[in-house]
Order: sequence, then C-alpha cells, then structure tokens
Amino acid sequence: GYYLKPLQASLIRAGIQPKGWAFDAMLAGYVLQSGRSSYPLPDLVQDYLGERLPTEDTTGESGLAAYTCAEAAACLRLEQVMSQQVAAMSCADVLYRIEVPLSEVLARMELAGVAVDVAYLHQLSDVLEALLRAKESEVYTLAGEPFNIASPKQLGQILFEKLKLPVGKKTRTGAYSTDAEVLEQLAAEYPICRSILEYRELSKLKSTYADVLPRLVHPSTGRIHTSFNQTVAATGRLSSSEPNLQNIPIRSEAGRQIRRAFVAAPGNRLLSADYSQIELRLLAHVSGDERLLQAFADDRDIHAATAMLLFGVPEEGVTPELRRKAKTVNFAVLYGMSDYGLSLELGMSVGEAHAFIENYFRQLPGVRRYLEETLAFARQHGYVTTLYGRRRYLPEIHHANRNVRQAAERAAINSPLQGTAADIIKLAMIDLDRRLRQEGYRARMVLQVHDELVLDAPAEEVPALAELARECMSGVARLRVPLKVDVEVGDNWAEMEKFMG
DNA sequence: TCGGTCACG
DNA sequence: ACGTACGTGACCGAT
Ligand SMILES: [Mg+2]
Repeated sequence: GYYLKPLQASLIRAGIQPKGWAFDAMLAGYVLQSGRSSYPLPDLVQDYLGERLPTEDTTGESGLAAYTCAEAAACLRLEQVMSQQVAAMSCADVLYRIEVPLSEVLARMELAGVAVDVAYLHQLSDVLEALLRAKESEVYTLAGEPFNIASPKQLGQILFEKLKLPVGKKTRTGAYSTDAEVLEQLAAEYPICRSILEYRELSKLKSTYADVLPRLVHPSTGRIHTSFNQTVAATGRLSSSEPNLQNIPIRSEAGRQIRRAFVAAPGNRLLSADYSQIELRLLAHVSGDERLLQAFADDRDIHAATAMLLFGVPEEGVTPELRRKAKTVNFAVLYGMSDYGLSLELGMSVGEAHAFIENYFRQLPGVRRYLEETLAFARQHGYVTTLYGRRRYLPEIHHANRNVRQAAERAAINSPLQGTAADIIKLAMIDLDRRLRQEGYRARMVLQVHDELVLDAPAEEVPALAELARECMSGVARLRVPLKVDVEVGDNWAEMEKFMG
C-alpha cells in the first residue's frame, strides 16, 4: 500500500489485528531517499515506474473507484521495483524490520493520545497573561514608548537606533539580530534586554503551549493526539506535529510548569524510560576507541571522565566549570564542530579551542580515526550509513561553496550517530509494543522523544513495566558498550522520580 | 510565504 | 581571511 498508518488506525479502532504488513510505498521512498521533502504517490510512480498516475478525478462514485484502483495497481508495481532497489542498497532490514512494522506502532500511539490537565493550563495561561502585561509595561518604560515587542524589526529600531545599544550581530538579511544570544550579552549593562528576554520566554510558553494545547484536546477522547511523522527527518528520526509533542519545555522553571500539564489517566502513572548518552555510547561502539569504551564499561559520568582526560585532573579535580567545558567538547565532536564554532561556544580564542580539540583527539585517537574514515567514505560514495544500513545521501559533500560543503561534512559526521540512535529506539518500540500486547498489559506507549519513551500505565503495572521497558530498550542492540536506560515514574511529565530496579 | 526567533533531543 | 555545531516544528510579523 501507500501511507498505511491511517488505514492501520482504522483497523485498530475496528478491533481488527492483521498479522503483519507487506509493503508501504511511502516508507520505501523514504528509505531510498530520506532527503526528499515529501513522497506523493504520483511522484513515486513517475520516478520509479516512469509512468503517469491518472489525474485525480474523484467526481462521482465511478471516478473515485477508478482513481483508487489506479493507486492500488501502482502500489503493487511499485513494490516490485522499490523492494529490489531497497535490497540492492542493503536497506531491506531498515524497511522491513524497522519502518514497516513501526508504522502500526505509531498508529496505536497516536490513537492512544496523552492526557493533559486543561483546567490547569487555563490557569497557567491567565498567570502568564498577567506576567506578560507587567513585563510589557516594564519594557515600554525602559524604552520610553510603547511598541510591538514581538516584532524583531521594531525591537531592533528601539534598541539599536533609539537607545543606541552596541550592535552585536546582523541577521542573514542584514537586519539587527535581537536573538537571545545578543540580548544575553547586553543584559548585564542594559536592563531592558533582561526584560525582553523574560518577555520572550513567557510569550513563547503562552502562545505555543498554554493557549494551544487545550484547544487540541479531542472532544471524544479527552486527550491530545499528535501525528508522528515517519518520513520527514533526513537522519531517520521521527518528528511530531499538530501539535509537536517532542518539544515540550523542560529546561527552565517556567517551562516545567507547562510540562506539568501532561498527566497520567486516572488511576494511572506516567513512566518515562530514556537512553543515557546514547549517541556518545554509539560513538564508542563505532569508533572502537579503547578509553571511551572503558569509560562506558565502568558506567562513568562521561562528561566528568572527558574533563579528566582533557584537563589532566583527578576525579576530585573536576569542577562544574571543567565538566561543562568537557560536555561542550563532547557535543562539539558529535556535531562535527570546527575549532571556530567551539571557540564561540566556550568564549575563548580559536587557538585555544583548536588546542582543546587536538588534546581531545590525542587522548581518544580512535574517535579521530572514525571521524576521518566517515568523511572519506562520504566523499567517495556521496552518502553515509547507520549501523543498520540506513543511508543518507550528501551530494553537497563536493559543493564548490565552502560553507555549503562544510555543512555537509558536519552532517556526515552527525547523521550516522543520530540515525543509529533513531534505528535503535525504533526497534525498541516495535519490541516493546509486541510485548505489551502479548503479555496483556493495559499500559500504552504514548510518546517518543528521540531517546525517550513515555507510557501511561496502571499503577500496579509499573514495577513490571519498568523492567520490561528497560529490557526492550537496552536489549535491542548488542554493542561493545551497554545501552543504559533510566526509568522515571510520576503523576505528571515534569515531576518524576527515578525508578530503582 | 519568508525571516526571525525559540521550544526540544 | 573566513567561519554560525546536528536534527526538528510552531509562532509572530512583514510582505
Ligand atoms: Mg537521555
């Protein structure tokens, strides 16, 4: 078929459980070319069969029937051609063991939805409204006139022309940048910038979450049903939309108040199971770097261990500041960051940042070797792969423009790690979903946030479920490092306690 | 529809 | 001399 997930949702609602699914042309299109922006059936028919799907004429019953039959016939022929190509690029496992079975799991998760406390969000919205009005007056007073704070254009004129604040950076189009980084720089000297930052934080929370989520509660289920998009992210990750439930705030205290609105069903609890440092563990696995492998074998705090290596200090010499620097360097490696990028991030000279990176590679030579081999592979073949063979094409790896080319190089380094992590959690979801059904749990998987699964579970199932989730998530891949999974339980998604086991 | 901004992993 | 870390989605203002 093509885009089976809605059909799977209908069948689940009707209580019909097919044994399995053979083929989905949309998912095959994604596995063959994950960089496309979309996979309309007429495009697939044109590109893989060299044929034209008849133009959609669904006027009247006969038109609809004719077009639907043409679609069905096209899917059957697409399966022949596309499955050959998928096999030829060694992606059969990715399509048939990951994407096709995952589709039905996602359908179940979307149908299950997640409960939110609507009354609480309405209260929160009112509080945010009051705080915003106060913050707004503060800004107007400091500016000497009212204006639209939400307009970066007006804000730039007020700050950099009327008040003559020093211009930090310009945007790509040459306008004054007023982003958080610029305002943070100025905030110590100019209180209006602090006020604007606070206004922005509250405004974001209100307009994107507090005011929107209540409207998306489905009238018949009383829950929010996101869409998990399976063919959007070029790396193999899922995305979530309408609403996006993969970017619910957590980092700031005010943000966590939004997250508190996500609750368990009555009598239930929320269980969250997330992979600990999965991308760095994968880096250890694929690079084979001895010290990185050992650090994870010993279940060390990886950022602290990196700090000890980088700065040559004993464990008790790792200050929070050194750990923070080491953490930034670890991220820098995962993202293929340059010494220039690292210098900006750590507020040091390019030379110092360069020395940091050199020292990192001297201590972890396997990592340097892996990164260089990955880049060489990308240049030779024009693509990179995950541990399971998922491919991402990077044609811009040979681009004449250096910025464009270097962006492709960073993607070449990051995609195998981000993509393998995506493969692993997808496999875990398929396994966990099967176990939940086979073993008669009433718990439902409700959310996936890249390295985290959230389940809504009867309180009495929690102890067994915690073990099951751990087992499925850590056992799905046998690597040279353990895949550590942290489990937390709570009545809402913000206030969770570690589950021991 | 685009640019700027900001929420998440 | 140059240089915006990887991957997403949503909101607002301006056009
Ligand atoms: Mg984690």
